[in-house]
Amino acid sequence: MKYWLMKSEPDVFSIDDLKSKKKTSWDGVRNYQARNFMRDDMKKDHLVLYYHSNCDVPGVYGIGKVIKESHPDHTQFDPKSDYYDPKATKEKPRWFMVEVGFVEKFKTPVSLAEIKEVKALEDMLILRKGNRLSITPVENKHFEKVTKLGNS
DNA sequence: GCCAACGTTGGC
DNA sequence: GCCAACGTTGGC
Repeated sequence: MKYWLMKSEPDVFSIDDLKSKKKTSWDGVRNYQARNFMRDDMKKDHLVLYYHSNCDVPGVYGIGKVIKESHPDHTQFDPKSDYYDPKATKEKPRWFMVEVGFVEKFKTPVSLAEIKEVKALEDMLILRKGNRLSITPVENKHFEKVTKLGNS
């Protein structure tokens, strides 16, 4: 079992959106490192810390799960999409996505400020200086700690 | 292959 | 709105 952290802006797609729609295609990722994680490493049933960025209280708001593994991101072929990539072809797609399902919303969100205070979480990748990656792997112990905090 | 210019992310 | 820290682009 592997664990991940995925960022989303609540204005765009929040944990409540995920809860009501049950699942979502993680399209629009246009960063090669994040793409590689989705394309190569994220497998069915891997659990995901659902992180909200660019908002009043950034932090982990719940848990998701990979329900469909890597497949081409359709928005790259759509000239009307913000994520259109003229260099991508159906034969040679450049961007991939996974599908993420809803698992739970935390009773108490685990804010970034709190993550910074908790000793056991001090080496989470999210805390690395200048980390802007929208998808990062999460260690087992970190996942457990965050979910414990979120449900307490 | 280098690197300056530019665009984006995301916390504050 | 500011700005640090990236990643990408494109001329050379």
